[in-house]
Amino acid sequence: MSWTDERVEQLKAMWTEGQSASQIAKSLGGVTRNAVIGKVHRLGLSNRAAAKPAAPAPEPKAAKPVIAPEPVAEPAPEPQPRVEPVAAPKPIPSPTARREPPPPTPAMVEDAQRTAQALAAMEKKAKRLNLLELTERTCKWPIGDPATDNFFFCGLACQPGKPYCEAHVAVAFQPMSSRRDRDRNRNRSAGGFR
DNA sequence: CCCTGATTCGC
DNA sequence: GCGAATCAGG
Repeated sequence: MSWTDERVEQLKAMWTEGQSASQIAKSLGGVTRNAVIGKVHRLGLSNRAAAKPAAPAPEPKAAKPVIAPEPVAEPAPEPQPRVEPVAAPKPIPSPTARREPPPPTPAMVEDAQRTAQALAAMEKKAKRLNLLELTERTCKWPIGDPATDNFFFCGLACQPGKPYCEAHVAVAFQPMSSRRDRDRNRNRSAGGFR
């Protein structure tokens, strides 16, 4: 494979998007991550921050004996994306409805909201890998609608032995013990099978 | 061990 | 120009 205009174009796009060299290599196909990195350097876009025309201040090396405090720019607080507070249980008297579903306890609602928020926040950090880019150690948590072109997988580093990253493992493998209303089922004991 | 980018240097 | 090998680091 050679660096056709198209391939170079994709390389530039993905690199400026923040994709890793190995991811780009996989996506392009026929090249290794080394090849990608080499090309990146030859193209002179090794510094991803170069996306901004703003000169990074040439730093007048002439005379600067004093190390100024240099107030670093704050990343900004960024308020968490508030998830719509779940509305109160709708008492919709559906004609076909037979029995009222188990009323969610306030604790359950809060819990759901928390995980929902956490999940929403994570979708931003996701590496957005497609199916072919997944490996045995990339988080396979799906994000988006599979029927859409806007579908991808989390792709962050897997938790050892797990199919998901740490955060997604947390929501995927919630211990049964957290369900504190288990002793309620004591009633129909034995039952089992026959 | 998995991964990342950076650099070198023979081709 | 290219990229494998290597280096340095997380």
